[in-house]
Amino acid sequence: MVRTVAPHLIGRRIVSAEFTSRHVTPGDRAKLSKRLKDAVVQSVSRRGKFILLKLDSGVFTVHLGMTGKLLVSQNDMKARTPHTYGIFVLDQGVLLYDDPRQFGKIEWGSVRADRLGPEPLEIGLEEFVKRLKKHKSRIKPLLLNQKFLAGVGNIYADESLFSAGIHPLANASRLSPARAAALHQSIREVLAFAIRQGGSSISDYVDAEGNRGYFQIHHKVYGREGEPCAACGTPIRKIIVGQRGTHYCPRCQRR
DNA sequence: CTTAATGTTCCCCA
DNA sequence: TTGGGGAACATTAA
Repeated sequence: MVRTVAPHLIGRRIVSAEFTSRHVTPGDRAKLSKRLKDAVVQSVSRRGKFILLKLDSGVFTVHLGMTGKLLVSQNDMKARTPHTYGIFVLDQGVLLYDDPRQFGKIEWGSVRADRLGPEPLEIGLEEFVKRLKKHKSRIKPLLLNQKFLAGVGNIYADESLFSAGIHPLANASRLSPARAAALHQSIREVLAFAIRQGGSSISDYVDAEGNRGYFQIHHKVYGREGEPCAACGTPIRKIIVGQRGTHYCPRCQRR
């Protein structure tokens, strides 16, 4: 999302910004609009799942939640939907925030550093193993814990565990050095490949230009309950772990 | 009508 | 203090 939205925003001046959801923009929405008005976008970056938009006057963050989308459009109000809860009119074009479930957030200020763990594509093996040892929890919920690693979500946790051959209920602190190393590598590979594929468009995810991703075609376990495992043919199993759907191959990922 | 969905936070309990 | 379980948030699609 950052990669596709950035070129449309950098150097742009926000002519006006309007917000219409008390869930997406909690607090004083008029105040947020006022802060953004006339600001110039200097950079668009990412920390974990938070999108950071740096302005000449400060920074604000966007989290897409489950169904949030940032969409750029030339022809301003035409791209609006019943679930457009943020409209940024720019000196060139508009940026829309669309989010049916309204689980996303748009807030003034940066992300508190102590809320997020290391970036999964930056952390080294040693540090990764050290952090694994500190947690007694099961590996699947730990991967979703943003303080452990910032940015891994449900699809990528399941796909990484399959790739590493690790059962989702395995005890994080008791993974063998070889398994821990395999997981470290699998997370890197899965994320890097998924990014190259433009993400997973399961239902309606699209990037800022409206393009779908293609990683869902390559899902080995996520959303494939009952289908034969690509590696061994055993039907993929789905269980609930920490209230999240968890997909794995009972043969390739032994307990 | 019921269930589950790309996420996070909060509360209760052990 | 940590971790598990559950609920909540709001909407849509199967």
